[in-house]
Amino acid sequence: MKDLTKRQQEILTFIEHYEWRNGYWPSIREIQEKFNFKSTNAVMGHLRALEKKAAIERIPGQARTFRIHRPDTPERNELPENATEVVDIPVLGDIAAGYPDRVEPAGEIGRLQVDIASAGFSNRRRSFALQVRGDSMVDAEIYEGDMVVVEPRDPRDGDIVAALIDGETTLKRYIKKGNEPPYLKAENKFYPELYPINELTVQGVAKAVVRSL
Amino acid sequence: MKDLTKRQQEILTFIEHYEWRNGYWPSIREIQEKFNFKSTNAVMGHLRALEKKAAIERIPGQARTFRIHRPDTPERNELPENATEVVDIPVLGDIAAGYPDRVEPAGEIGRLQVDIASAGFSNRRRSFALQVRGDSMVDAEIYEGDMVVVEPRDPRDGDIVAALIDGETTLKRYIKKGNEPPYLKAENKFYPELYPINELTVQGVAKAVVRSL
DNA sequence: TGTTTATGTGAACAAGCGTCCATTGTCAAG
DNA sequence: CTTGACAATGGACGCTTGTTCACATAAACA
Repeated sequence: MKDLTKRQQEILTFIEHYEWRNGYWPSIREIQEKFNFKSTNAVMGHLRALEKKAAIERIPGQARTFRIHRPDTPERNELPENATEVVDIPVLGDIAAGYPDRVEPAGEIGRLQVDIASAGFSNRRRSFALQVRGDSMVDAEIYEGDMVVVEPRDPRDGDIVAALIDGETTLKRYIKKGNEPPYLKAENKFYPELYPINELTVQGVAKAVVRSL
Repeated sequence: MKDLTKRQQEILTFIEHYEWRNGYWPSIREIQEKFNFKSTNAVMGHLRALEKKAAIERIPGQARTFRIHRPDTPERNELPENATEVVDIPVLGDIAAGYPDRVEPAGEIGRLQVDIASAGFSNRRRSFALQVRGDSMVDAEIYEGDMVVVEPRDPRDGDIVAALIDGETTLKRYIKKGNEPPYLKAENKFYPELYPINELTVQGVAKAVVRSL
């Protein structure tokens, strides 16, 4: 993430602070009021900048839908002075297809420690890890035996996702252009590129790869 | 909270689940789609019911602004089988007036264990406790020496709030009718009722009172 | 000196979205 | 049989909100 200007940092802090207090995100006009801008476009400019610098993410056209790209605001009360920047997450060898998109913790087969900074994922959400079987993603440099850290959330175009196909969870790239239906794509030139999807169940988005050497 | 019907529970679960995955709340039409309703009003009915049963709270007219009334969804991975329903919160004797609405953890003077169930507050937000000085709230049955559990969030009409007046944090009832400016009210008939507010700084909303016997 | 970057103003548009009214049907309680 | 809670359809209204175009200013830069 590039460095933010002072003003951009102020905006970002306000957005985080607002969510922390209210449980939902501010609207653009609420940000405008807070900073006494006379135009909403002042906010738009800063948001565009924050987005370009990968500090935030937004869903175009939808109200109050921010995502902050950064480990979550640390818990404000019990701040361990030198907190270990490591998250302990379960390794699920198998993902049941119960409630759509819901991961069943039953299948835990181990635990994995991941450095927060290296995997840019939000520690507030519940992440899990999957061990890669097969070679469908070798062109994305993900190999058999690697551990993929998956964060449950809706995918966006270009994300590598853990998805349920024929009762099995596989790793694929998620492609969605405009209003066309999404499809999945294996990153291996020897595999068919397109996986048309009747009913797509995405378990989550891959945020990091951990390879034991 | 009254019992929810099966359908209401489904809606509630979806809303929580959606927020958990996306970081923001669903719109009414997104809920509609999920359940294949042919009308948004089906959702409205359920939301009204959930609100009447105090399961959720909403800001009228504002998009994607839910609040779930219940201890947060338990962390899905490390679920202790018999988790203690107790939250450990700091006791702040003094609240500095640095960043507006931000509590400085520096002034911690102790810790307090509170039963989650008895205090209906969300454990995800950062709560703190204040020891009551003075008798301005005796008519609300809050007495000197009591511990008040405060949750940082924006107040609504009728809430008892910890507010900053003349550099001191006091406990008052927050009154806001329609578009009129808000004011604070002491719950002691020997005190002046109205506290007009030039610049109001509310530290948070009181969610529980703990009295050591 | 011209150009980019950061920061704003001002006004307007259109889609997203919450809300409301009128109606229908089911089912259990009184 | 009637009443009321529950569940849902269908259509419409209007505020909320994200977005965009045109334009202005100061600082940094080459």
